[in-house]
Amino acid sequence: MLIDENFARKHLLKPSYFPAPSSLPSPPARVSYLLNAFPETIGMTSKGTRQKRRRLDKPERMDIRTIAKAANVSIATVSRTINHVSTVNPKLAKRVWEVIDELDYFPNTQARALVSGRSRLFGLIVSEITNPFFPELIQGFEDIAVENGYEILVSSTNNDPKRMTHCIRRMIERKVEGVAVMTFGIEEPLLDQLAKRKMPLVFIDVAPERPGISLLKVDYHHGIRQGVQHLAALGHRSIAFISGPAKLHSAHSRAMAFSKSLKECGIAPNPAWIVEGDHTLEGGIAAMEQVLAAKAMPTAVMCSNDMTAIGVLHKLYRAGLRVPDDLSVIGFDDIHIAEVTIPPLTTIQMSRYELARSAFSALRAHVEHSGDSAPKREYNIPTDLIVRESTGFPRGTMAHLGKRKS
Amino acid sequence: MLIDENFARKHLLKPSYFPAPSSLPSPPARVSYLLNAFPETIGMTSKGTRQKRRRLDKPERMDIRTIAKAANVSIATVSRTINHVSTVNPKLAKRVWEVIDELDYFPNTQARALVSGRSRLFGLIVSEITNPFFPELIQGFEDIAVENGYEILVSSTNNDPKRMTHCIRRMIERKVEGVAVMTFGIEEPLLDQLAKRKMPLVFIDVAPERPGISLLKVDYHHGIRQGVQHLAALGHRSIAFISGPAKLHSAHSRAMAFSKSLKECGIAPNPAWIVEGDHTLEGGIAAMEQVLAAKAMPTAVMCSNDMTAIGVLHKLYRAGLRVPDDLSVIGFDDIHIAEVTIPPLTTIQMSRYELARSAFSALRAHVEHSGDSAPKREYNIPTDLIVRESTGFPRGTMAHLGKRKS
DNA sequence: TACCGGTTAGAAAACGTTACCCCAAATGAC
DNA sequence: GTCATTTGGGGTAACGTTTTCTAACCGGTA
Repeated sequence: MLIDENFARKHLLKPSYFPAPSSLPSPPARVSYLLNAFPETIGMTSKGTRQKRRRLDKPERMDIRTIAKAANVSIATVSRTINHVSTVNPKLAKRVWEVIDELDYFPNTQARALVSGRSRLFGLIVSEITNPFFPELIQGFEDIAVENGYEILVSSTNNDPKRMTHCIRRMIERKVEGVAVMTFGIEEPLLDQLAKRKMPLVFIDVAPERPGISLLKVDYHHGIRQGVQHLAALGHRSIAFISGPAKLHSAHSRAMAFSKSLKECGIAPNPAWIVEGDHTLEGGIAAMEQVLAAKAMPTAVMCSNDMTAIGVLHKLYRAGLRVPDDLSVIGFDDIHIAEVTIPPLTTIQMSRYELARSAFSALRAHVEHSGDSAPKREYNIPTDLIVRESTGFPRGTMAHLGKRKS
Repeated sequence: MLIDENFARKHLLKPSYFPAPSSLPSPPARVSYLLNAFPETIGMTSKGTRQKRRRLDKPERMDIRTIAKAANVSIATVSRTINHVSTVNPKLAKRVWEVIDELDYFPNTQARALVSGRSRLFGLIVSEITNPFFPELIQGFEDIAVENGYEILVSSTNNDPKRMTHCIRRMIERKVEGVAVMTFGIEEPLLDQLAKRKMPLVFIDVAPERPGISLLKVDYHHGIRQGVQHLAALGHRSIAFISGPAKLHSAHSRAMAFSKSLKECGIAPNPAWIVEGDHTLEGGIAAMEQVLAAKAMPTAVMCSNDMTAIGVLHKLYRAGLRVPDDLSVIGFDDIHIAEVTIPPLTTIQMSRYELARSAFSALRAHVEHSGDSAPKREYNIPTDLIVRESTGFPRGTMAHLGKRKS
């Protein structure tokens, strides 16, 4: 005879909630009263005697239990097989794998992560996914992650604080093990949410000095100095700079590196030639308009990124000016498309691959290495000038005339 | 005297699981023997008598229980509050929310998904993330998803079957509720994995006719005909076409639409002017080289996508030919950067927004509407010609001369 | 034969939620 | 005042895994 479920619950289960002495099967009403009287004892409950709620067996259920049954082993063995634990008998393992392949079983990542506490997931936050620089970075990061058994979760902020909040929330909710923040600028308060949870983090350019936080230090100065020297060598003395948005730290760094390099080459900066852009095509066009409106025209323009430079190229085309004959242009990033602009863009390369690799290494070091000596905090990212055809001798110089065929 | 928990479990709890009549407290060894002798009864085993493993209370644990304790309610109430179940007392809810904000609690998505069976996650598979068309699409899809309380998981295949396998696997493991396959071409066998699991799917251009599968039908013909008519109206009769990779269905559709439009305009196609590209910059350059090498030169080139067209523009620049004076060029997609190519690219627009919106609608309809009448299977995506400056009168025609200033 | 490690595999707790099943208190009807 | 009805909220099974604990088994030795 099966035990009546209600009966069991009332008479066997509930009493055990109790610190009371004997009388296991006390009457339900009484029990309830007492429970109310001592609500703080609720936590001491034992497993109930209630009949287990029946697993509803949809026919399409496809879990580790199905495999276990089919292979005639326990679920523990299946789990061990999947995770390549060495103690399982090769014969059994083979049988299990066969069943897995046969039934096209894929383990449920959520359950795995839940119990193991490891999501094997890294977050990647970028500013705008529509700037080609970032997809190239994402691709690199993902490739490396996948190679190493991790997955990535990408979010873009569009430099919008509200979206940033959403991104962070998403990362925490999905329990990523670390986040690479590639927005070229941090939002302190939001970052606190992550830091508070001791989440390993990687930043570019600037980061709070805290354990678990690494920094990718881009050597802007090296590449930008090369660029300025290249222009100076060609004879340019009037060089404009179109920066990124002022609030972005990396944009600031690039602008500083430019000023410093200018000084190193003994060129006096002209404030009218330092214009703020926003790292977009439109920003580049607008900024170039500003430069053209200035009293004196520069002979070369350096841009804080390639999208800006492409905007500049476009504006110059519209203005009927020729590159590099009338004006030289240098970009920054070396996105793929820079190779085929008209003319092909001289630019400063910052390796997406290096960036991705370093970011991943940093995160992994924090996650897997955490007991030992503190992992490396800083990674250096080099930059280098790539000379193409958007730079040339300035108009009207001897060199210029010497080069021109006509 | 407190009841010994173990005692209660052994003597009260265990028996009730057993259909066996008497002999409740049998010695463990004996039980094990029996289990081994009759492996098929394993499923019927009872709860263990073992002492509960103590929840290790790391100080930083931060779950629904912490909130419940702090707000002095049960975890059930916290859960209900978070999910905005209407039956919870507003006063309690307020208290709970305050605690949640206070402690910066974020629910664990994995646990939620595991128990509720709903991940609120849609997959998005694209071919190459480095083709600007796709980031724009991703952005649109993500925006719409987030607005509607979903998240997205993006994977790119690079048209590599191995990566495709990985993508599919990832989608299944992460338990997405539907997948938008925006690769412009499907890999039947892999798709089977998804279809077998009754996963809602959306494809572009072509899809198996099955319940749960929707189709985004792009009206290639409309836009491409506009393009051909535009060229024909300008006086072009020699029009080349650079297609995408032959194996891509969408590329084939575009090529077909081109041939058909040509015929409609009464223009005879020249096989030497139909060249296969691969939807990349490099492919565009190579294909244009082929066209230039042909005996007869066309006066216009139509491309299967904008990246190809940008490659063509570059090749023509290299060859010293001017656009549109020597040759007109038309692209397809209308990616953002097409506005600022030199010259700005005449192209055929296919709305990323429309694509993203339809894909999302389709998936959601399948997921949320599943009992009712079958959701819409097909969605139409319009295309439209955007005339910019890469098209003009063919060289040497009256019209051409009439237009030229010199 | 009995005892003792060393492997191997099974049983079940645990992960952090949701959803279901209850009970108790409040409410309404007579 | 009693009884039926509603309702808010507490307890806990279940989700699909991993991991720990324990027992069975197998040789080898005394």
